[in-house]
Amino acid sequence: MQPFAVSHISGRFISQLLSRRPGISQIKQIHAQIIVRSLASTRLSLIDSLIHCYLHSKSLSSARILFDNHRSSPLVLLWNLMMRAYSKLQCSSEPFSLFRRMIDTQAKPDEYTFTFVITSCAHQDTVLCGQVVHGMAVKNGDLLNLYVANSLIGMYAAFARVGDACKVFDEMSNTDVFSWTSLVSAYAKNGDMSKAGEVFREMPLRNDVSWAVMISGFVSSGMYTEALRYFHDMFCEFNPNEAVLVCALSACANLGCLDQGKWIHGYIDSNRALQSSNTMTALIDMYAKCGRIDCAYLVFDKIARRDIHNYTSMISGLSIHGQGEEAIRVFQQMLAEKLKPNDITILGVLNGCSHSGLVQHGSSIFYSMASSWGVVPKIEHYGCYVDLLGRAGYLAKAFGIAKSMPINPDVVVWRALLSACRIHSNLSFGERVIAYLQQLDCGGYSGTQVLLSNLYASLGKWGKVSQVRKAMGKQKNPADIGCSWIEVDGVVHEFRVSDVLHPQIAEIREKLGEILIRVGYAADATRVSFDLCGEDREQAVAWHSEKLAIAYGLMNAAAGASIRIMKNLRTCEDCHALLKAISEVYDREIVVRDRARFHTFRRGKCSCNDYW
DNA sequence: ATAGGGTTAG
Repeated sequence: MQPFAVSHISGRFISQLLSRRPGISQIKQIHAQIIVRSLASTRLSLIDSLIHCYLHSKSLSSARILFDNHRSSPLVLLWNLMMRAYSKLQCSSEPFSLFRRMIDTQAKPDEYTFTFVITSCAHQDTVLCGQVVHGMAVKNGDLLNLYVANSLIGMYAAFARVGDACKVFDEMSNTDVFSWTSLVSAYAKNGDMSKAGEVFREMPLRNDVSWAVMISGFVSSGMYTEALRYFHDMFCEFNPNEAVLVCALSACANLGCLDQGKWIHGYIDSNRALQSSNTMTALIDMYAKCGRIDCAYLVFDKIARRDIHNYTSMISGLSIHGQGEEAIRVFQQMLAEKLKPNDITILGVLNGCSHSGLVQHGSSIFYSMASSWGVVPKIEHYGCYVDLLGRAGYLAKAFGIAKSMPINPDVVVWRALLSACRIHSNLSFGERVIAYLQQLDCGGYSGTQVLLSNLYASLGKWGKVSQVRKAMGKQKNPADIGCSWIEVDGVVHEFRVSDVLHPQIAEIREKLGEILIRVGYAADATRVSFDLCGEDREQAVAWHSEKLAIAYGLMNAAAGASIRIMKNLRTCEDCHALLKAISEVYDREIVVRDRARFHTFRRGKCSCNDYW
């Protein structure tokens, strides 16, 4: 850094220096000179230039001080620059406050003002600010501006307000790829992927972001096979960018689609520009969830400078593989590198402790997380800790935490506790918990009933289950309808409940019948498939989709294909028993992935690296 | 100037 020759510094000279957008230390020197030589009073625009420079070098607070002490009312440009800087911070409400101040000082906002303030309204908690600004933009006639209208669609999309987004879109005289993409995003955020797809196909022009919106929409709606189909189709038009690859990897992780994931890994390896912290994090997660913690480690080890996300992904991966000690080791390595864990990192390591029975470690992390790393335990952490204590058999202690925690425990906490009762076959403790819940619940909250019914179901008390179910009455959530995935020679097949669409469905059903009989499951086959009605039937058919997948896999395995079964085994002791039996009768090793854990069935036994 | 991303107990 060169110090300036101090002898002949004029306002004009300084103005020229500032227009070159110098670095922060030079700005500070120039600022000092302006003060020392009282140049601000002679040339007011120097202060404007200074603010501009401070914002350019991301020194928001310095810019803000100058801005707030502005003697005359600032130019619209300056208001806009301040709002733009704050709107880049994502969750700041400053742009809206500035906007209000601007209106109060009689300054007239222009189309840039509206664009920035509307964009920042998209990150607020409610749509209210956005609606106010929308109204003012209408009054000012600024809606005719493409950028303003587009940012409005984006803002309504962020709140999943499809109707409002459409209304703005329909009233536009001309639209561009931003308007269309934001509209697609509104449908995607609203969970309506079929409408999103319709609009997507109607688009006169698409770009990589339009594809990204579709693919990420599918992923967040749990439609992973569709996400991968779009990912595949995208290659005809565009090369995938970082965001698309991260989404596709997430789809692979959720499907357990190892071969696709490996292919994407190869693609990333061949292109330096795609090798980022985000793609590495997604790769680690994909490999871990596809059962290849070894490959996850290889990716992790190759990263030159690991950040908190890389570590978090690795730690969570080790945890779902039941490697709690190793998760703690990596966690401590991370601390040694002076990286501060976030709430998800801690959740990952607590989960590792929970599934490896590391009660001491887990407790000390849980009790010191706030003081050591400033992460205040959220309900998720309490859920995890109750799970940890419960699995280790400390039912009373876990119950005590649930009763005394500062946040109202949610259904997850109670489920963890009741699941612990189930693991330790302690029905009476479970009923004590349920009694406590029923006494809390004056309004007839049916969540308790669901828990109770699940507890009975998991202990095989079917008579009690239907008793509780009848008392509950009708209620269903169509989003929860199960589907199962199985990978056969690298291709993932999806089975929905009571599937009739699969081209080989008759053959598959026949095979299923054969398996069920062969493993001595005939009685259950009737119960599951045909005899139930209402909710029981729903749950039963959901299991049935898994069984179809299992049957399909076995059909192909007989022909020499490699198979992997990926499905949630949560409440499905039924499937567990079936897989155990198959592994014994057919003498075959079967690997199954639960949402968060791997189970290997071999010779009639299940090992899931789990502690209980 | 405006649109897009992963890591979470059961």
